[in-house]
Amino acid sequence: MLARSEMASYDFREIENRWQQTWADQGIYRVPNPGDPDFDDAKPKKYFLDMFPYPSGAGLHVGHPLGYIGTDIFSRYHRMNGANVLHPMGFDSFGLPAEQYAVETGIHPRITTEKNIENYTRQLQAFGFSYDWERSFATTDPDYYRWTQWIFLKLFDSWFDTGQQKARPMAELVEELEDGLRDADGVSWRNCAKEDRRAFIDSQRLAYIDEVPVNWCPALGTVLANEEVTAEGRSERGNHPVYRRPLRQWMLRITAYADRLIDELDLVDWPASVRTMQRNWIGRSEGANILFSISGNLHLRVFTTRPDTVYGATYMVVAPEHPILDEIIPEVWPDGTNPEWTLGIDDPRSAVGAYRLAASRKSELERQIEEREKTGVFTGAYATNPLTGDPVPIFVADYVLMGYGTGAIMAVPGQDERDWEFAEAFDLPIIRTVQPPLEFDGDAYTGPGPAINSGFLDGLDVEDAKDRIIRWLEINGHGEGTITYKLRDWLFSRQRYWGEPIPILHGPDGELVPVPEDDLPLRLPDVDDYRPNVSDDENADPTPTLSNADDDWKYVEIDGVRYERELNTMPQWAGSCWYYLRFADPHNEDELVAPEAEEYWMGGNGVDLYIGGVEHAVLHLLYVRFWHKVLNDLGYVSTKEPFGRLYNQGYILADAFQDSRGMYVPAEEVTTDGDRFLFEDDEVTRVYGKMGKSLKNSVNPDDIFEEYGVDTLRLYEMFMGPLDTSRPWSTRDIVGVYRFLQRLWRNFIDEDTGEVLVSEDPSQGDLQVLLHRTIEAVTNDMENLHFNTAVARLFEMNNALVALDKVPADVASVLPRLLGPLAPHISEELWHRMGMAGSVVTASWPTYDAALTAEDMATMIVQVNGKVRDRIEVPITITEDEAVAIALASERVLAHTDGVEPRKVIARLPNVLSLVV
RNA sequence: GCCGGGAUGGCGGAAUGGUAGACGCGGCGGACUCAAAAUCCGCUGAGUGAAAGCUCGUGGGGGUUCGAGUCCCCCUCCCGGUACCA
Repeated sequence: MLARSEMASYDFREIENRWQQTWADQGIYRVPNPGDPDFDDAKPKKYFLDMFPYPSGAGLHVGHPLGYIGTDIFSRYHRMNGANVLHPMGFDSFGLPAEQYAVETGIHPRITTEKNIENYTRQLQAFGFSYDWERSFATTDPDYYRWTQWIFLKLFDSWFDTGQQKARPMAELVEELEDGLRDADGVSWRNCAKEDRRAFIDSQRLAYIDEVPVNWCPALGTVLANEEVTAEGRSERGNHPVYRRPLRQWMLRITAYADRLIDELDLVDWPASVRTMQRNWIGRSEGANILFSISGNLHLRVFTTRPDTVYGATYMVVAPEHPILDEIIPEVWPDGTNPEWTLGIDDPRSAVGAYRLAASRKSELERQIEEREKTGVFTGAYATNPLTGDPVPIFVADYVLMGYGTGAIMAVPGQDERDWEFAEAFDLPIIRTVQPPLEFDGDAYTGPGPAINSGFLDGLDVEDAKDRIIRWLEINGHGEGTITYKLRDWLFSRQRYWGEPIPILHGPDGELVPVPEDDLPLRLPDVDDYRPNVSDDENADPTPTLSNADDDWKYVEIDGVRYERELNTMPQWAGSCWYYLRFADPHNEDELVAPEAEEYWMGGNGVDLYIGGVEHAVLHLLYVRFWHKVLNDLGYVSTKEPFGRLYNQGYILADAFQDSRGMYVPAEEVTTDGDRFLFEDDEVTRVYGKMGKSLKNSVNPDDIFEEYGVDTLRLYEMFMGPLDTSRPWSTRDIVGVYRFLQRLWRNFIDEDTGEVLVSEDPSQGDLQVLLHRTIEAVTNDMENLHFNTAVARLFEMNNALVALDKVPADVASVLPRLLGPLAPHISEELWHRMGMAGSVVTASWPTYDAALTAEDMATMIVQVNGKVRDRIEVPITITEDEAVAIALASERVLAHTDGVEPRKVIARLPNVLSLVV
């Protein structure tokens, strides 16, 4: 019996540990930058990036690295094909969990974060990923967030030139104002007072302060971006109630880029679903603003996508929050007011007041539950339809939202279902202005058709009518064509601790002064208390955690003037908005990225492949694109889009179990007893979902490494199915790939003696053909990220070796290289045991001989009347006449043709011969 | 409701309009073994038949085609996104 160390069986643990150590010692994954001594600019560049993780305390489970394994394989494949591959990893480490932990324990988030990063790094390194760890960083590193703050200052110091559709430095705007090329909202610069000039400039910045209705979450003690609030009106993180209220906050002018964010999606190779989601989120609609006059000099401005239907506007609706309400409500109900319009209240002011109060109390959730039954109240005021001259009553109703368009609509029940419902409920007139088809029997008609009841528009189809009416509105001063967006500006300040401090000083007169670039990074101050000012009271004022900092930090004196620091921090999205740029030049102390490094690594299409979860389809990817475009406009990056190709990996799903109260129980402690599942002797029900902490169904990769090894886990996760689909985890199935690696090992190594079983002779015949076909197939699969089928091909190749005494020389040289990207450790070990030069990591990717992949014989299927009746081996050069002769001689074919001459012959030789009789 | 994406053996999945079910798991049978594990070999969509074979079969219904999992139309269900966006 041999001692363990001398045994020649597949000792994955020893092999994997040894090679990981060796690769690290050699720095084999280090990639030089342009200008470095060992940089080779003859090689093509590739930049493959994973969405970097938030390092949570729970560590990785086997679902997290699915995409990471994919990019690692792709990176290794391209490296073997001679590319300079930038393949980095870092950590998105600002965020709430570390801060909440600090609130509970008093431990500084930095300490928690560092510990978690250490654990994540250990786990990621255990996967054998080929990251260049020298480029790694965390968004919480002051050397990194220094540049996050720097970008913020650029946003602060820029404005959007709508003519040129790009951001420009503020100095250029001031220059144009001074030269009289522009004016400030209609006032010439020379005539502006100092304060007005400052206010104007501040109003033009891409980063600006505004009092806006925000999503205020008292339970988190902070405001949230629209994107962070769920459809149910709760916080995406923690599921707490969120309230709308006006607050002064930092905003980023992402709406200026709305059109470019839509149009430039054409430049990228992204999944159609993600591009659609972004377009929908931006929500561009073309239409018109129309002015309806109200008695006095008042006007009500509405936005509509259907200006062609204005003749059918029989009433109007404003949102409950609409400011015009205070000006238009009369003292008493007009004569003849329909009693159903008044809520039974004696005067309009009280009625509207009551409705507004009720609407403001209604949570988003309640609005959902009420199934959109139309409610509202008459304001007592009338406007005049500019086309018909008819008076139209103005209502308040919560089906019109203040946050979209102008917060007011002209209601055209004939062509709008919501308006139809409201009109029916309030007994309002309905006029069709588009002729529905004869067979139409619905209510509101929204389809195409000729205009009717519409004066000079009659007979025109919808598009022509829109054009005509917009022209009329513009000529007569009743409105204009316009475009609105669902996208709002990005609410950028948070009242939390664990984020980048916003580097702005507030002067005594409200002036905003940027912290000088040389003073960056503006470090987070220490505080005694990390608790946000959390409250159940939705009206409580937000108190930034940084207000707990010492006065030394909070106040700055410059030239005898006392400034107060901005106490808000940036949202977690900030750090991930530009990290891909920093990886190109992570240690640069003078610039966020050197132009040579940026142009080389981001050249062409930016990041060549960006893999991550589809949950970032809107939030992260929209914000990144916005920042990137600003940096591009200002000349700091060379491409319009950051990510040329995006790919969404699927998720790993797993069984989860709920007890009788619906609580999840740890899946790994659930036992089965025939048909039932038991947890601590109680029956639990099986459900199914995304692997993770919330379902308590995580599988720890450390456990899999222990039992089967890294290569097995990597291979298994790829073999389960296509990278972009979700798949159920099945620990039982892992053994299949494990057996493959064992079999591979035994094909190459004699388990008793350790002898390398490789022949000096190359393969011949069928085996040689198989080898070259395998190279061809695996190469294609690698290019297309079809790693599941690549693994299957390697299984087949390996199975063909089992019966041989020795592996033919050419197969032995090729197989570890084909497997190398997928299972690098065993491949490297076999490579070295065979005495091959260098490392399989840097070996060249094998090529195939096309002459060998094409066979000289083929299996021809013979169909009679569309059904396969025989399969005949034929030379690939067979002619149609020969094929028909051979087919008609076949007994199996004869049995179905009854000897009749075929009426028709379709030949796709040498594979198909289809006979019709 | 609207917009995406799906549905293939017991399970995960594979199939440029051309042999449906590659590869793996599981299952069944065999070899080896005192035995077990491991390993190796064979079988494994359903029905029918002694067999050759025949029939059916890719969610359901129709269509195009010599030929459809694949293309077209309608429907069902599942997953994701979104939702009074004027």
